[in-house]
Amino acid sequence: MALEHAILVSLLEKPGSGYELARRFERSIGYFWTATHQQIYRVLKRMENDGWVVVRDVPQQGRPDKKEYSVADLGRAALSSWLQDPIEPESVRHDLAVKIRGAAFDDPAALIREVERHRQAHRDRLAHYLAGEARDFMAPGADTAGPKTPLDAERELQHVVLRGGIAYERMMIGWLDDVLATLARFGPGR
Amino acid sequence: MALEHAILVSLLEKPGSGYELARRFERSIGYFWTATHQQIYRVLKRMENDGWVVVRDVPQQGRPDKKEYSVADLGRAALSSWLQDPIEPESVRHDLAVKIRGAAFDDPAALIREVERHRQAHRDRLAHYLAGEARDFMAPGADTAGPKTPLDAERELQHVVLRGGIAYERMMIGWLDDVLATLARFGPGR
DNA sequence: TCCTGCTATGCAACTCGTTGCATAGCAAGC
DNA sequence: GCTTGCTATGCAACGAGTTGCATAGCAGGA
Repeated sequence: MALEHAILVSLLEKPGSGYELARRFERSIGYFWTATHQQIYRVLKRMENDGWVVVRDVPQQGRPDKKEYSVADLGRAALSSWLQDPIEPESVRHDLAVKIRGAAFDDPAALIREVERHRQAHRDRLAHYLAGEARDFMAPGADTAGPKTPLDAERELQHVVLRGGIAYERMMIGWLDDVLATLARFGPGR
Repeated sequence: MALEHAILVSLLEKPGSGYELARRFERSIGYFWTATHQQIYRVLKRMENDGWVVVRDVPQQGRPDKKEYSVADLGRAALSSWLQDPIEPESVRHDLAVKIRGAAFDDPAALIREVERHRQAHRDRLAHYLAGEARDFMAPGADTAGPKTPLDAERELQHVVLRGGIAYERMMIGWLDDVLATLARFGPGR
């Protein structure tokens, strides 16, 4: 299980409330890890009980108060120990691949529409990633010269993870093109 | 949920027992969908109750008897209806990406070993996929001329899914090289 | 004979993740 | 004053997935 560790990383990058974490999981962190707010609240409570994080009540004006979480020493130690642990290369779950093989036993017309829809979704996500990259990592003069600081490391690591997302989307778009070409090849002949 | 649908597809391609399905989920189907034998047995039982599949007791010599499942009309209809339903593009879960961003707050040496281990695992899987492709889809004279049959469609769809796996592994290897280069760039300077 | 190992099926307990719902403060517009 | 919408937190129930364990037939080797 890594949700708690994803939360620790996110809180180390910047403390925040459960709500804010949920927003982050819709964007940057969510590019490679999803979680709903229910899950986050539940896990945060457990982490608080375990002493991994500490809470601070933050009154706000114009909106409801929030609880701001930050990482405690125990949490940092837990993250550190998890980082040492080897993990298994992820197991994949591709509904779409199941559908593609299933299309051999059904009318492929619906599948073609579905694949085109997915390709568009991946195009959109790619555009979104590229925009984020231009915004956050192509800033002028940022990483030119000077000594490397811990903040540089944080940025560089965030960037390489984003590049992974970009590579993934590009690969998917190419493959979905391949799928469509394959479907077109034998589709009309039936 | 798609496990039951993955099972339906697999049983349509070839009827088999729960045990055999579990083996298949370790190979071909398992390239894009994982399941343990517990899960498979449980779901098979439910599918039998729902009339999606039918069982046939098959006595065997030299080994325990087995129950061979095959798809019933209701199951085929259920699969067909699921194939019509649009699904959401998958949500990703990459432990490794969490670790990479977490490495900003810890010693990156362990991460480097981890990334190298994963790269090797992806290399192995790629070699395995390529061997499977050569064995199953590069057979001489198979797909040269003649009219397209439903069996051709089945094969072509299996092949395009495998090509997806190959593209995925190649992308991952390239990205992990990028990660290692990035770690090397700022790692020594600390 | 006993142990190991493979085929084959299954139960029970647990954790993880999703879905639906509920509450509440406050702002903006009709 | 009412509705809509965003921030913010949470409960309860369910379904999916994992882990540990148990059973049983049979083969082969020490």
